[in-house]
Amino acid sequence: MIIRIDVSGDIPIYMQLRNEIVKGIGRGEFADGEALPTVRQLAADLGVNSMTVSKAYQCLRSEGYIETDRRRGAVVRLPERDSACADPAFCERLESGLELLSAEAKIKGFRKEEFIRMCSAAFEGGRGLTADAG
Amino acid sequence: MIIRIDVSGDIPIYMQLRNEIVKGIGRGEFADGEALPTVRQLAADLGVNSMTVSKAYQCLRSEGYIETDRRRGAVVRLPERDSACADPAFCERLESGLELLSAEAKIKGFRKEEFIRMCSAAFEGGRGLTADAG
Amino acid sequence: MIIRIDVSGDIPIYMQLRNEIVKGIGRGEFADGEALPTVRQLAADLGVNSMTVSKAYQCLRSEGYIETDRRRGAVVRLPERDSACADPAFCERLESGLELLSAEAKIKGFRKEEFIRMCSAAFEGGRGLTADAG
Amino acid sequence: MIIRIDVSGDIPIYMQLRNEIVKGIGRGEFADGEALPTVRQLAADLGVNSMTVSKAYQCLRSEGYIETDRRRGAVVRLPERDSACADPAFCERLESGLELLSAEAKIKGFRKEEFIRMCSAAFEGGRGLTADAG
DNA sequence: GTGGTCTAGACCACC
DNA sequence: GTGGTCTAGACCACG
Repeated sequence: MIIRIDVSGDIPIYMQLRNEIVKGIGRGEFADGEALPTVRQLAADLGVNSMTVSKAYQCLRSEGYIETDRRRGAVVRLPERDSACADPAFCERLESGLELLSAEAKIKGFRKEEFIRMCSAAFEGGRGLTADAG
Repeated sequence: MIIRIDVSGDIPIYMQLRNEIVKGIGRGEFADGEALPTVRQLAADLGVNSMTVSKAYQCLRSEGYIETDRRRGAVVRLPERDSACADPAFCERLESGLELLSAEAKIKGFRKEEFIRMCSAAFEGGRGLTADAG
Repeated sequence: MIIRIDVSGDIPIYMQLRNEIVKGIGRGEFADGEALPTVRQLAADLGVNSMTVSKAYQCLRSEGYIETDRRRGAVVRLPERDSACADPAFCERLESGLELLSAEAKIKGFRKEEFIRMCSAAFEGGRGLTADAG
Repeated sequence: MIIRIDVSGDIPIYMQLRNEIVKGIGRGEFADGEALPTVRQLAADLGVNSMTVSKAYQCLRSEGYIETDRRRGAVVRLPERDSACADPAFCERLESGLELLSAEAKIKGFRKEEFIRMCSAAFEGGRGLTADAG
């Protein structure tokens, strides 16, 4: 998985990292139980401080995307995939995010079909979630 | 238009304000040329510092959502609605945003139809963009 | 509120800090909405790095004990006090903690009355939770 | 005795092990003088490194919960059960632990009776300490 | 080897 | 003024 970071942007590096890893998981590039690069490794690869990577991992852990197995480092942990809106807080966040993006798109001149096509493409990107690497 | 601000929370107040106004425009609550509340009016209503509101307006202006009319203050300025991806930088940002949201949704267990339904609902919210009130 | 830190102990400083503040809230030394000392202030008082204090505050925030109002810094935020075991994860943690402490006490020779007296004293310490300082 | 270990999570494995064994002793599942499983036996059962189990046993020994019998390995050694607060360091630790748990419970909305009921249940768990199996 | 903690000091965004 | 971010580098506990 290739991660590109924009050091000069306004989004904190650790958050960009968190976002990219979430996208990677969503794209199916990590199976359930698969290990992420070590903190030091990733920090060296990206040329950032290891505390920055560590913070991204802690963030992912607190959100339930990964666990840090004391033996193996950070591993992806996909939740049980039950009904969609089990987490109302997430649903609200999702709705709000989609409303903002769609408003911007609408104002820029997007038609509904174009917007939905992009949504569809985003959701279908990657090879789907894969289970069982643990 | 009612705006709710969360003073705790990660998103800066001025950005929340900017976001809510963009959503409002997207929902069609402002016609092209319609005036926004004055900075100090809005600041008083929300109980925030007027510099914060000012910054939000500055941000909207630099993004082309509003213009500053000497007499009437800040007015909404909808762009000509040309082809969708005229602005490649915006397209990239939109794609990235959708990819992140869809990844989170996928991991949470959303199926494609559910996600697309939410996208569709978000886009259709409000009464559509209205032109020419100036 | 006086906080004493054991720099040489095995509990991380930020966690000791978090614990002491939770105890302080439990003792009723902070009303709902009351501001905590600033990060820098507390760091200076305790002679520790401000990132350490910051980490303690972030921990408290992620657990819902405080919020960080962008204007006023960190403020105590007491949750609605509804039914006791609303949070099953917490209940489990509490049970486990009590089982461990009671086992140690039993082995040390405590009788039930002695143990319960200490539990009672611990719960009643301070002047109770106080609301409304917002 | 069944021991469950959480390899992710903040508490080191050897400490979880130590805690579970202390709980087991408190519940009366080990008579005075009864032998614990061998280090490598327990390590194999739990799927952890035997050094980890060894460290847990070392910890228990230094705290006086077990002794190392040359023939039989680690055996439980209950102290004479004298007056409660013979060990002031332990009393302080116990008080501090109870204060923390009770503060968390109070903030979560527990009433005193509920909390005391849980304390009582924790203390009474198991079949009491049994002496003299050695 | 791993992640976690801590420091000292810097810079920045926000309000 | 506030908290948040980041760095470089150190040390430690865990397994």
